[in-house]
Amino acid sequence: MADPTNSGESLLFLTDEQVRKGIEAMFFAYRGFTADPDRILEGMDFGRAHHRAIHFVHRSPGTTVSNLLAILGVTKQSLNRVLRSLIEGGLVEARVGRRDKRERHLHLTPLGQELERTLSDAQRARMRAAYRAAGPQSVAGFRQVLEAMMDPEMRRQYQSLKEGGA
Amino acid sequence: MADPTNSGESLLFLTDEQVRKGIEAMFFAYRGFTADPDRILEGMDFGRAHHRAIHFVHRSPGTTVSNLLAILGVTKQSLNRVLRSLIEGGLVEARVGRRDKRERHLHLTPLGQELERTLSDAQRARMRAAYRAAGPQSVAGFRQVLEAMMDPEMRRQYQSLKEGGA
DNA sequence: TTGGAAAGTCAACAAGTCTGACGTAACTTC
DNA sequence: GAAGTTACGTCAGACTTGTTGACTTTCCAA
Repeated sequence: MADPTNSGESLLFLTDEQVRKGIEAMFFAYRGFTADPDRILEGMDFGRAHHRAIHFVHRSPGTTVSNLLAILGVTKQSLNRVLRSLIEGGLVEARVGRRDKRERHLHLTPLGQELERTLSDAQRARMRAAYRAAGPQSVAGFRQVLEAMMDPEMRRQYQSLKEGGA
Repeated sequence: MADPTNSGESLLFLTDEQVRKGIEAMFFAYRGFTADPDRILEGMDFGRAHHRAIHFVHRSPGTTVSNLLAILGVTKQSLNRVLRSLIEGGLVEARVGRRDKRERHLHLTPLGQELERTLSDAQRARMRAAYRAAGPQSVAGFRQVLEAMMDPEMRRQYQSLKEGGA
């Protein structure tokens, strides 16, 4: 049998146990991934759902509610509650569309931008530290595996954000 | 400015935007990661929490409730409800400890093993496909970044499982 | 032997998600 | 301009998962 710690050697020798370790790595890493923003948000009236909304509104200013719905993959009832509290809290502004008045275009207020900054600084710091610890070669592999793991529909969403942000 | 798509070149040139893409990759990939088991579980009386419990009981047969608690990072009351329904459903067996009668040692029943197999087959298939698509070099990088992203405590948990499973 | 700590259980509550149904305004098509 | 569709909001009810608080049983050590 191949050395299980040597998982990069050959795909033909990827045992179930090795794949399982990848699964567990995802589980534990995701906990770390969300830990810092969760800590920051707790105490405020907001949670992880609010963080996600803030993130993608920041990422795509002026995006509509439906578009956000597609990205986040939740129901509109669920998103609506989140959005409402963000608007009431003065973090997000919803502007009625000029071309299509049914649409609401979402923007972060200065206050919202400040919170976004705080949250993403924390999350980026961890991600950056992980990149640094793992080394430059690992970063590309990391992204490639994650991308291959997405559902096609999500990959589309991800990639369209990708280009927009560069 | 460096080419943003060339993220492996030098850590010094990792822009906030590039790190942000890594964050979004985690978000979308985790959705894919949990999609298959969620789909399988839906309709049964179980959810993602049950999947996690089943996974780690399979991984460490005979583990105690407290140990599972530490791995899953939830309160014992929360885990207890999950465990109770798994036991009532005949998927998990809790044996009173021989040395310490306060402890419950957890095992999967044949039925539990069957479900575990179904769930992890689906999840492994996706992970394996992602590995294959990304290539052997990527796999090592993937694992290294994830590992570096964990909280130290979780990394300990992860690593002790790692050795045990080899 | 007694008192504290640890392991686990029961009960009640909160957060976040979902489905389903309905309402309204605005756009589109005929 | 009437009819149908789209975008968004809201109410109601349920489920999953998480929480805190109070409790029992068991172990261990002073």
